Amino acid sequence: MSSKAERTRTFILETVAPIFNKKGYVATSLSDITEATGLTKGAVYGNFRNKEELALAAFDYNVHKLLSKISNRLEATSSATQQLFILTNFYRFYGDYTRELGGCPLLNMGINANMQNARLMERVQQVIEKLQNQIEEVIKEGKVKGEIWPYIKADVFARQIFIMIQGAVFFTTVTNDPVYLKETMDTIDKMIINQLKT
Amino acid sequence: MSSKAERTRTFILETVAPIFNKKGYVATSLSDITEATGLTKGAVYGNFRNKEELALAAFDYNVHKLLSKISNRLEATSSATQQLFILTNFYRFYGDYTRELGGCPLLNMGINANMQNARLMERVQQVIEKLQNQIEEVIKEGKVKGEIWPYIKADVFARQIFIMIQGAVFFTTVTNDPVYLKETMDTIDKMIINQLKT
DNA sequence: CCGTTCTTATACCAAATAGTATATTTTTGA
DNA sequence: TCAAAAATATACTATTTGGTATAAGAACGG
Repeated sequence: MSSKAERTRTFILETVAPIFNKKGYVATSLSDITEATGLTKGAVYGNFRNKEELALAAFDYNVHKLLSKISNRLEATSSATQQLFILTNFYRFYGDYTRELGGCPLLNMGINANMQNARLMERVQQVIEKLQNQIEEVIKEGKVKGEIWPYIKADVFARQIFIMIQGAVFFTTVTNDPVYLKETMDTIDKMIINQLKT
Repeated sequence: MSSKAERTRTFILETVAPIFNKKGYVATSLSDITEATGLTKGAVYGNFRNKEELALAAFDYNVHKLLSKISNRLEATSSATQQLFILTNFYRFYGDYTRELGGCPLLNMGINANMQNARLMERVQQVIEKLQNQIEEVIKEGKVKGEIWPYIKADVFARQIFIMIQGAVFFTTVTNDPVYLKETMDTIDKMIINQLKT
């Protein structure tokens, strides 16, 4: 069994991660944290060195939770185009997945941590690079398998997909209108069929 | 000549607008404001009721400054497709235009003000809707003029362009890599030529 | 079951927060 | 130029901030 500290640590993280994600690093106060958890500063600082470490761990927690959901699904197939369709289907219901996290961690922290916390920003950049590379790899493998046209520039196409996704996430978040995500995933699906597929 | 108060008011705005844009509403403190302007709280509160009014005015100031740059250029032509090219060309150098503003006001405030300040958020939504409608109107006029295929859905296409632009702005901002904006504007230009133009 | 160790609560700190009342300076129009 | 009006500075709230030292409490291994 996990120790008491481990359990409260994850309890704090899952409680606090959405708050940091919604309000950002600076705007989240320690009283926000103690109120939400029902714990005192003693408990919080017994498990995390300071606010920054807590924010970093909370971001990691959110990202891990989100990515585990998509990576599970991707393993269901080895077809490159099918994996891309799984990706777009995932984002069709992105609101449902990110609601408990307090929104898209990449989008929120990417903007909030900018000019606020360098370490947090570094983490965001790492995750972005990782995800982009994963999409790129899927396309490259598809080319090897003969599923995808060989003259397609994998890096350019991966960036384009990622840009459209995040743009749609932004507008759906800000306007509270799901049409952006829905339409964009339809468009990306069409791009996969018309431009990518052999 | 403008009164002293008017002059300091705009001086405060132009000094403070980039700070609010970069750090967000909550994270921008009054000492940030007094330090940057070299003025005291007395001067600030003599010209603005409170921090919220100042933040709202600062956002408006940034948006107005940015939009005036693009709207000037758009008036140079009455061709719909040319106006769309002017738009993409504008965003090719978006970094240069937004540097003095502290980044893209829509992107930054859209995320920062979310869950932080309802009035600020409302303003962001209004600007987004306005810009989107403007793009839509350009496409519709292009259809009337016979420049653009009549079966194109103006609202869908306008949203798609706007999504790609903001997605590219996001990634260029977060990664400090201009490739996203450059590539995306190239892609949009191709879309205009291949999908939109008669 | 009991003492040691680990975990959490309490009480405190100095600094910073937004905002205000009042004093002082500066503009402005006659 | 000079007095009324407007604008800015000063000094001060009360509250909140992140963080810490220490005391009280709970968990755990023997």
